[in-house]
Amino acid sequence: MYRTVEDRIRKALRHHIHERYKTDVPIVTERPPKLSMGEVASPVCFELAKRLKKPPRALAQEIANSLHPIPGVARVEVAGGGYLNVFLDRSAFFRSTCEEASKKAAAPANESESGAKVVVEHTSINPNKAAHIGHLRNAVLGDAFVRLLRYSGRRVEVQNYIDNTGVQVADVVLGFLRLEPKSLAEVAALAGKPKFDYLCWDLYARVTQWLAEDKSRLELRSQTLKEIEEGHGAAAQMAAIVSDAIVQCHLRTLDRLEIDYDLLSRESEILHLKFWDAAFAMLKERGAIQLATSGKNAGCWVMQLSSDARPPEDAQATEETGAEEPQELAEAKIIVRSNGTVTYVGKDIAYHLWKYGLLGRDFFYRPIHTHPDGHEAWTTASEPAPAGGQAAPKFGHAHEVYNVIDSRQAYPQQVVAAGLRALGYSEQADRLKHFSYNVVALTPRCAVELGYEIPAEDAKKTYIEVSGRKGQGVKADDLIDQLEARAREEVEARHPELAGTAEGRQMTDAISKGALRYFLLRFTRSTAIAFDFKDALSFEGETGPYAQYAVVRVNGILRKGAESHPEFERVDAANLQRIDSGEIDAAKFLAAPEGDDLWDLVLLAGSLDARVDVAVAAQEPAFLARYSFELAQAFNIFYHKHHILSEEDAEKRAFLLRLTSLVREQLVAALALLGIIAPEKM
RNA sequence: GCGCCCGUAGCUCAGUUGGAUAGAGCGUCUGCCUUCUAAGCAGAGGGUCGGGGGUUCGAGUCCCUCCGGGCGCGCCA
Repeated sequence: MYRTVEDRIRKALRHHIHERYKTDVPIVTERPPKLSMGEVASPVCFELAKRLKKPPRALAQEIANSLHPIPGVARVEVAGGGYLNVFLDRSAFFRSTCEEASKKAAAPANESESGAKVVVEHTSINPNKAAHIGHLRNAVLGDAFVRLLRYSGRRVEVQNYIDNTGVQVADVVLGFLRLEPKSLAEVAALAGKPKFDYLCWDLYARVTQWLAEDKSRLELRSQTLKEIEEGHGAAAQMAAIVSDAIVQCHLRTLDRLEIDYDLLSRESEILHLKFWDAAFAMLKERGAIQLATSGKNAGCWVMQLSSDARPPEDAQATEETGAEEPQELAEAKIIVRSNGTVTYVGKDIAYHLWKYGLLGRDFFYRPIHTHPDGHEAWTTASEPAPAGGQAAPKFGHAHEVYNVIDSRQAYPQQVVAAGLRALGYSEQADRLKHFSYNVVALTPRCAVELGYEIPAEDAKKTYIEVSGRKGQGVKADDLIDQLEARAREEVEARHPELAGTAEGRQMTDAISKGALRYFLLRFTRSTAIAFDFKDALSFEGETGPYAQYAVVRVNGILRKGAESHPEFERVDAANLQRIDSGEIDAAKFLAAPEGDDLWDLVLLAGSLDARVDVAVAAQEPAFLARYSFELAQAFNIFYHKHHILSEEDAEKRAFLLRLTSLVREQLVAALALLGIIAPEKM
């Protein structure tokens, strides 16, 4: 509701200033620091004063005096050196917010089936080992952003890119072939067992070390990789078994956090269906890439990047080689190697042409996984599905693309955009957004706890990055297990009778999930998370369970009210109706100054729409996490100040009840956007 | 070398297009459970917003510079 009123005020000011002063200034509005200064303020007169060469305070006074009434606004005052402070009609705001919230709650799934499609790619874990906390940050961020987009009415398709033919898979295959060694059948048997991803995690670390011990073994890896890419032979079969099994492990892990996908796009199909050949032809035809004939890149197809997208060459290298070769091609990005194989970036350009429906080719599709909520995830396939199967949805053809990828990959992402631009698709390139985020590292203490040896100079850093290649890091399932154990402990301490029951399990589940998702979402994207078990396992203070608990308290009030006050339902239900219809005017409970604390809560509850807008615009789910916490905190303060069920005045009690359920509706909605569900009790 | 990100309370972080008195959580200390669940609330203490210049009516926020930290720049992905 806040957003609606704010818009109205901005529009009124813009119109008024345009009419009266024949000039257009950007209208900024903000929340004043104190409630006594109103709910919306604008410093626009400072800017206007500059243009008109008049004192800002006088201008503000003129505008305040002559501004036409705005629906939902009680009055406009002048403050400070020339601020316009707007005071809202509290009662009207309350009623509109209740109405909006009830409408949203009645029809929460407002996912758009039409309109421009947004493709969000997230998770994209290499299918060669178990998922770790860094992957969880990616998935949880992406998932929350998807929920935000859908909530604001966008049509969204979630893709998860599976690099099932890359070196990382090749490494594990090499491990099974050389280190173990195991036959195809043996690997297939292992792949069907639980924790196969853990087994590969360790094997991958061993292979990394084995390769480091003798560099000549790298040749073996290249050979294995080539076989996998070509898609035939024992290595390719084993790669398929390994990667398919690990994808299943990842899906199971992410199902524990209720993260869904529409499509798993696999690199094997990009290769087998010759997506690259099509893209290669386009790139050559439109002159986006050139064949370097001399210099260090001789024999490679390279793409010249515009200067802003290209980090400069290493100074030393330029000095050594720059003299005898054409400068331009030396500074270009290699797309096709001199041996004719395509780089990762090249494949990514092909994939993105497909995402935008520009490639002129399509995948075949198969259903691959049914999520616990019943949603079907599909994967790409090289051949048409057998007749009689379910028809696949139409994938791709995006209007806009968000790639949730860590910030270290900013450069390759720019190259992909540059590729689109070089092909003449500059609008698509502009609508390709790198949704970047910083790493999840470990605090030195946490690394020591996990038994890693850390260099002395690292011990005093706030965080240290550990190497996945060496098998270091916190596995996602381990962390979720620990959280569940912690949550169970708490639940059973508080509700011993629920131990082992379905209700107890549900509670444990909601709390552990809520704690983890909130923990990963409370940091803004650019913040490197220094992971520590103590913080992640906390259920107090700024955490998911804190916000969930506020919802649980509301549940408790409404439940208790119905149980212990026989007349409650009859009297209060009737009064609630009188509140909603306006027959009981909320104004008397919200009037300043006695009603300020209640109004504070109403205002915050009514600000969900504005916060969602800002979060989407900034691509920052953390803003919503913050909002959930603020609302829960405001409710807790209210809860301690006002005892609702023992309120003598029946009309006031009805008002407090209505406010309480309004807070629940808004808090539940905000938490849902983070993928957090509050249990009935906890 | 060049580019990107970061530096705010003891610790971990917010601070959304520049706006009025810089905020949370954790930790520390002091209180509050015979009234709707204490996963909570109230209070105390804690800051030269890395340093220095500049732009502006106004700077934690923008520009310059210096210091400190992280990341990226491969015929890897």
